[in-house]
Parts: sequence; structure tokens; C-alpha cells
Amino acid sequence: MTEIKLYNTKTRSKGVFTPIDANNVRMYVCGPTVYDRAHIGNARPVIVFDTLYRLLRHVYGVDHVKYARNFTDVDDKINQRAAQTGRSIRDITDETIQWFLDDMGALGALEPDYAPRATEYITQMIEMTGELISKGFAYAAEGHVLFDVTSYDGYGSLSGRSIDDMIAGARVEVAPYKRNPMDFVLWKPSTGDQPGWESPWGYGRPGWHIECSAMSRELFGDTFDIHGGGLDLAFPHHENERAQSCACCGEDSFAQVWMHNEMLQVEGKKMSKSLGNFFSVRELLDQGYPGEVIRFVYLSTHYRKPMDWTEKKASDAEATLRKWRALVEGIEPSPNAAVPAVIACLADDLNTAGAIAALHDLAKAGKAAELKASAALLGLLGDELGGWMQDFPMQQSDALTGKIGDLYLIYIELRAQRNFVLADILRDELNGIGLSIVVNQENVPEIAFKDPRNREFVDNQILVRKIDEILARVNNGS
RNA sequence: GGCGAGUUGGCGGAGUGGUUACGCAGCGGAUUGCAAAUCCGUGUACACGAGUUCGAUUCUCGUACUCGCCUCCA
Repeated sequence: MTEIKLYNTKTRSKGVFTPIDANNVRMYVCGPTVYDRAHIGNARPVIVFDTLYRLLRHVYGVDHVKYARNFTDVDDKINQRAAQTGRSIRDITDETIQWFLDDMGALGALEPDYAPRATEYITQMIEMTGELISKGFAYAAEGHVLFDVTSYDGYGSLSGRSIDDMIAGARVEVAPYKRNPMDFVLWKPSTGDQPGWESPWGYGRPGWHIECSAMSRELFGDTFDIHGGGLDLAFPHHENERAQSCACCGEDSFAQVWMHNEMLQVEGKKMSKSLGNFFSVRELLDQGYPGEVIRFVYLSTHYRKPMDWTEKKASDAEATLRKWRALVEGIEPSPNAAVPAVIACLADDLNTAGAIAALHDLAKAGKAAELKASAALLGLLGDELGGWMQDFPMQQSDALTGKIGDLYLIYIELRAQRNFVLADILRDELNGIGLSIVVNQENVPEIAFKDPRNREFVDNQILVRKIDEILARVNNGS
């Protein structure tokens, strides 16, 4: 069996992954708060852990791996959105969840085995909160229930912080009902217009962190294998999750391996609305970047390094995928033809960049079946993401098609007359307006759009006019 | 202030105590009317200083710089 090594945030080292039960490998990944379209940063953990999911299924068998990713559908941002728009919370969360699934599906992400919604596990959260109180790790005060961070010795060990240092930093919400400023909310009161549930501590709603503890316990039991998410979640979210669960269920309970992906930047800068480089996955897709290209770009950088989204990378990725897809077209890979070199890279703490290099080797050697089977482990070159190769978003008008036909005939004629000077001028001019004309191996010219997704082409009339101008100049020259 | 990560050839980006990453671009050649595509060939890079070592880009320490988290955030 392939030996998988993973970097564990908890131990700050890479180690051999040994599942608790190889027949039931369990992975829990923090999913989105559903109030808006997923931005491109949200996509990183989805793609990273989707790739890990594929590897685990490859190694342990499809039926022996379970993957859960939650939807946080109770949150003040959602409440705010509801208040602003006058829509119901359920309406907003339903719609956003579907968006998320659609957008991530477009990136080739498999759907997890479980996609629990927080609001469907309130009972379990209330139960766990009560358990924490009775075990002396939490206390009720003014309608709130708070976790007492000083009651749990291991608090801070996951993210490498000490309570004293953090209090010194003094960036915590101070509240009169807190015994310690670092104490965090398990349950809080709701007023009339906020979502809420009856509880032993009054009408209220859960704090953010308790949902993952309660849901992973319900789905996976007190202990499971891998917990993943973005590095920004390490503190406070994961620290608090772990404190709750380990306090409640025992020190060695909860996740055995903690994995965190690094953050994403755009053209070298932190993504932010003020810089104007903040965009959703949907926007990227609508701009014409195929989901597979986006996925390839993400996988080109190791998940524990900051990743920069750039147009250059996207166009490089597209060129590579075009080549590879041409190579594997019509190839039926044998199910287990994935190449050891690729598997070995992925098994080494998900070295996707190394795996891609190994795929390049296969492509260079012309090993199409191996390439296709190996790429499938990274969720690439499958039929489900291949549509973009045929896509031709630009609609051609009859007038444009006719003009291109004219150009084609003229070019052939010029070459037949061996009037290469004029033929080359025509070609250069066409290049200038985004049309390429290339003579193939059979000596037949082919006209193509250099960038079929170029927005300027949407207006065919402009292109027709430009072609007319070129034709006029060429005719004058003849 | 606290915690952490990074600095690799023109660009992107892996990895390794001594041997070619890989991709793109570039350069040379084949091919072509010229191109494009394709094929062949080509690059000795690892922030700086010190230490460990027979030998360090790779380990240790320090310096500089960059970045992230500590507040909702993947």
C-alpha cells in the first residue's frame, strides 16, 4: 500500500499518515459561511482537499474514505444580508449553497460524502455545550455560555500561542460576562428578529466554533483522521474547536492530523476589495477562464505556500492543458494506470507541483493512457471538465463568417500566385486584429481566433469593418 | 507587541548534504517560400554572514528583506 506522508500543524512536522481505521478514513474540512458567492480564496481549500480526497480514495478504496465539509448557515453576516435584502435566511442560504456547489463543481471538485448544515445540528450543539458545562469547561452567564480557556491545559498548543501572550496583544472582545477575555462563546442569546432556538440557557443561537465539533462528532465519532481548512482558521477557529472537543471527549479525541492550506494572493497582492483585485470564482469563470485551467493553476503551487493568482499562470496552464488534451483525446485509460511517480509526489504531503512535473514527463514521452489516468488523480483531463476545449463563446454572425471565407480564398490565391509579399502582409494585418492564419502540414491554410474569449470579438461588426479595411489595403497593393 | 512562513536561473515553481527538476520565455539547429506548429539541442540558480562537514542551495545560528495570522475571513 502506498505510504502517505502529511504535514501536521499540531506537531509541526511531516509524518507517515496512519488512519485510525483503514476501512473508514475520515476527513473533515471547514466549509463556507453561506452569504455570498465564493471568492477565489475559498476555492483553494476546496481544490486542495479534493485532491487529497482523490488520493485517499485511490489508496484506501472509494468505499473506505468519508469526507465531510460543512455549510455554516447560521451567522451574523447572513443575518445582516437578510436584513438588508428583506429575504429570508433560508432563501439566502439555499441559494448560496447551490452557487457554491455549482462553482466548485466547475473546478472539478467532487462533492463530499457529507455536507452538513449547521442549522440541522443545533440539538447536538446544545448537547455538547451542556456536556462542557457539566464537566467544568464552560459556564453560563447572562444568556451566554462561554468556554473557559483556563480550564483546558492544551489551549493554544495547536496554533502555538499562550493565553498570556494573546491577552497582552489585547485584541479580544472584552465583555463583562467573561471570566477571562479569551473565553469564547458556545451559545449566545438571540433577539426577536435573529434566528434562534430554545435551549437550557434561553432562546439563542450557537457560537461559530461549536458547529464543527458537534457535527464531526455526530458524523465521525469522537475521533477521526484529518481536519483541514485555510491557515487563517488555525486561530481562533480550530484552536477553539479542538479545545471544545478534546475537553469534552478526551485529550486524544478529535482530529489526529491538522492540515492548513496557505493563503491566496492576486498579482502579488493580498486580495482585497479596496485594491479591486477581489473576485469570485463565478466572475473568473464568466470571464472565460475554464474551471480546469483554474484548477491547474491552483495545483501548480504546493498547498503550504502562498499562491499568487496571475493571468500569466492561467494562460500557461491553458496552453499546457490544450496540449495534453490533444494528446489524450480518444484514449481510454485503464483504471489503474496511474504512474508511480505521480502517486509518489502526491503521497509526499500532496506535492501537486511535483506531480504536474511528472505529468509533463509522461506527455513528453507520449504516454497518453498513463497521462490521462495519472492526471485523474489531480482531477485533471477528465471528461467532466473537458467541455471548454470545444466551447466557442463568441457567436459568429453570417457577415463575419462570409468575410473570413473571403479572406481565406484571397490568401490561398495569393500563395498560389507565389505572391508571398502580399500574403505575408495580409497575415500580419490579421494577426494585428486577433486572427491567426497558419499553414498546416498538408499546406492548407487555417484561420483561427487567437483568443476566442476576447471580449472585443463579441461585437462582430467591429471585426467585419476591420477586415474590410485590410482587404481594401491588400487590394490596393495588388 | 505576540506567533508563524518565505527568500531558488528572465518569469513561474519543485527538490536534494556531493549527480538534469519541470514549465514558460530565450538561444542554436531540423523543418517551412517566410512563419506557426512540431522535433532535437541548450541554461550550472539557489538572499547575505558565520558555523557543522571531506563537501551545503540543502543542517545550525545570526542579519536583511518580504509576507501572513493575532478582528469576519479559506
